[in-house]
Amino acid sequence: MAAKRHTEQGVERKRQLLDCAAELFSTRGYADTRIADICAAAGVAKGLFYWYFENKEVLFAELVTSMRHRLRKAQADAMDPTADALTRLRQGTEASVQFMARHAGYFALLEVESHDRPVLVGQGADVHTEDSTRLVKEAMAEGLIPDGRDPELLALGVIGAVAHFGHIQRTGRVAMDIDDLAAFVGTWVVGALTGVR
Amino acid sequence: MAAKRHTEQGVERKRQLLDCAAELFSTRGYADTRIADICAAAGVAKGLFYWYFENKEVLFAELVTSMRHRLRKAQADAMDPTADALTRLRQGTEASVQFMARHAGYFALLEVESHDRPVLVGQGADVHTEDSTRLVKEAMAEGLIPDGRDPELLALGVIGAVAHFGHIQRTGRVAMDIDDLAAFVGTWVVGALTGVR
Amino acid sequence: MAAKRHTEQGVERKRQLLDCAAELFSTRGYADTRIADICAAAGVAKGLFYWYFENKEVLFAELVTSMRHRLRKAQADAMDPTADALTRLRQGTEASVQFMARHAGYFALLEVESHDRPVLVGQGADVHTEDSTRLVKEAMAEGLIPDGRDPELLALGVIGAVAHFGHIQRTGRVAMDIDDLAAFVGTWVVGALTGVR
Amino acid sequence: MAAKRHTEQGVERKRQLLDCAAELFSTRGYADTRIADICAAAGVAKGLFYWYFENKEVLFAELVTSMRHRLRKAQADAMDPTADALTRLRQGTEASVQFMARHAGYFALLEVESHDRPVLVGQGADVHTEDSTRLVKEAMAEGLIPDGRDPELLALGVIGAVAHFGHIQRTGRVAMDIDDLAAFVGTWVVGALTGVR
DNA sequence: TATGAATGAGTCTTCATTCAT
DNA sequence: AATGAATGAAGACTCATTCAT
Repeated sequence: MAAKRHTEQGVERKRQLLDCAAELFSTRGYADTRIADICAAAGVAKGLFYWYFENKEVLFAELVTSMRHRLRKAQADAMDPTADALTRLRQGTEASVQFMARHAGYFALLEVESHDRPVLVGQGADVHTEDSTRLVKEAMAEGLIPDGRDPELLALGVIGAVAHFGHIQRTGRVAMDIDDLAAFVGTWVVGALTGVR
Repeated sequence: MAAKRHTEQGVERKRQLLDCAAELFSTRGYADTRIADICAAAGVAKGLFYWYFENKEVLFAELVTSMRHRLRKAQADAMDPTADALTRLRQGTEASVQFMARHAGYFALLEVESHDRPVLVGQGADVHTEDSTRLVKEAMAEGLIPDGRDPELLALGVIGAVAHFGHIQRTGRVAMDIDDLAAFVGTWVVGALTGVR
Repeated sequence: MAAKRHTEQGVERKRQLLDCAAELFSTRGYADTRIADICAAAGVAKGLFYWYFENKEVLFAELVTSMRHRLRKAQADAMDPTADALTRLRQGTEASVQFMARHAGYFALLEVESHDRPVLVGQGADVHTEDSTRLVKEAMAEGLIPDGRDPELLALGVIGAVAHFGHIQRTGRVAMDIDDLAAFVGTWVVGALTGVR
Repeated sequence: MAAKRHTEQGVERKRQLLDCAAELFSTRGYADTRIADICAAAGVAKGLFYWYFENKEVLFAELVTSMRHRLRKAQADAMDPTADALTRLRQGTEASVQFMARHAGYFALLEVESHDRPVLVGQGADVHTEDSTRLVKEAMAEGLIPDGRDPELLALGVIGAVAHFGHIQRTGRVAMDIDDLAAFVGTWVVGALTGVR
């Protein structure tokens, strides 16, 4: 637990391992990525891995955590604090899609293994859900989203849509400019939130 | 390659292994399910597994395929052939959510492995995409969905939404009657498809 | 042990298994030939194997024995009883080479696994050695082969040469008419037996 | 592919495994030697085997190759460069018999597997054949071996004789001083090469 | 820090053999 | 006679993790 002190070079080496791991995890999945692979990719001996990480799981956790922080930051930065809630939802959504596209490797991670590691992956996700739920409620209060549906469920829908389209983009199943896709998803989400027939 | 000839008893035993595997896979994931576990669950010797399947992967493939067929059937059955395309999309969506709830185990499975085994899981998914894309196009032609967006991308969005809410339901993050959820998803999807602001 | 009574069809079936086994053994070796392979080649179910043979080893033994009998017969037939011993040695040698060429598959068997199954393979070989040793002694007595060398060792040399050239022929390392090869080996052996410098 | 870097200790350990394997292979045969046995004999854990070898087959190949080099060296050392070709053939033959006696274990090995793994065992053998063929041709040119027979076939005969008598010696079927046996084989081979009647 | 060596529990897979029908 | 099903002991191979240097 006690965060190790690393020299400058050590920090660099650790980052290197993290990056290689992210790349490999997102390419072949957690289970199919061996520690030996990670080390080989980083060009270091297998034993060194354990100098920087307690074990595989811990490395994975670090990866997930760091990515989540960055995503949240990206979302916050994209939202115009003076805009209405629905607009901010759309802005956050678009920012997320772009962020996911930009960090494709990192993001695949979230999808990967979310089943096997529910606590780890789930716990941070709650923060997201709360963020979004708050915005949905606000938008409802402002009358921008019709009442009657569960705000949390709607928020989950938003998050899911972002993740899904991010996945599609990542796996290359759609050849579309990233800005266009972001706009598309924004529209999709807003439509889903508002369009009750 | 040459499909083995199985007696009635053999077919039964195979089904049994398939079922046990599905149960275990969905409970603890593909990687954490040992062939020995599957056999133990079925109450047969380890070696017998290989009488019916080349290996774990092949068993998994059979599982995926069979499930896909059933889902498609459920969707088709739920659609009123005389209704308009958008309605049919909504019906198919609702039926899918319900089907997924009913076969939660099977679907958790798909989800878990969709990353590690993209080819396997993805290949048959195209059929679904095509089905939906066709309906979206029809609905566009009928003027029920505004023009201008890529029908296939919209179809992928529908499928994603179904999968995502199915996942939410499965993981118990929402305490809602399944019929209500299905209706919710139907509405969500229709909103997303039609509500362009 | 008690030889089973087989119907006419049964005898045929057994022969069939024997033949397939011989072919497979000589192609891929004893260890790499599975009972399942033999049955598949014969087009029967695996279980049937044990109706005809106690086990793999017994089948192998039957094969070896039958082949040895036939070889001995071929040698005897080739020898002119009125000829001198050296001539008969040459005749036997030539007949052996031809026999081995004709029954390539069977013969590979002898080489195969002679290490793992020394008793089985060795015991019959002694008969051969005795046959040949007798002839060598006779030839020595007749003054056709110089004295001074161990007759049994010479006999073993003859047998070895036959086996070796048979092997070469079988493995296709020499493109030569079989009669020519037989003559070559006959000459080779006679030279080795007589030519002391 | 990329040959692993080994420390001095590592090289030593590898050699140790190689030696243990050779011993076991020649005692009980390739198929009946388990990797676990090899490791047990070397007093190391099972897993370590795979640090040094990809698998059993590769270890075997290394064994074969190294042995072949040594044999060739022994032959070359035994030949008097000023002697005529036939003499050199005889010298090489005698050296081979002695070498094989000295490394009986290694050679039993070769023999056992020459059938199951013809490619592996056979491929390097060509070098030997070429060596001998060259000498035979030379001897023919010098008029020491009568013309008319295929030099390569004769060379193969020489090699076969050496192998065969080596085998006999190894299996203890002849109680003879090794020097005497070597001389015997030398004579046998020279007789076979020269004595055309 | 860094390396290469070493461990060993865990899994898959094979296959001769037996069984029920 | 014949089949397909079933068994289970082996054995190969993997890989996270630890160790000595």
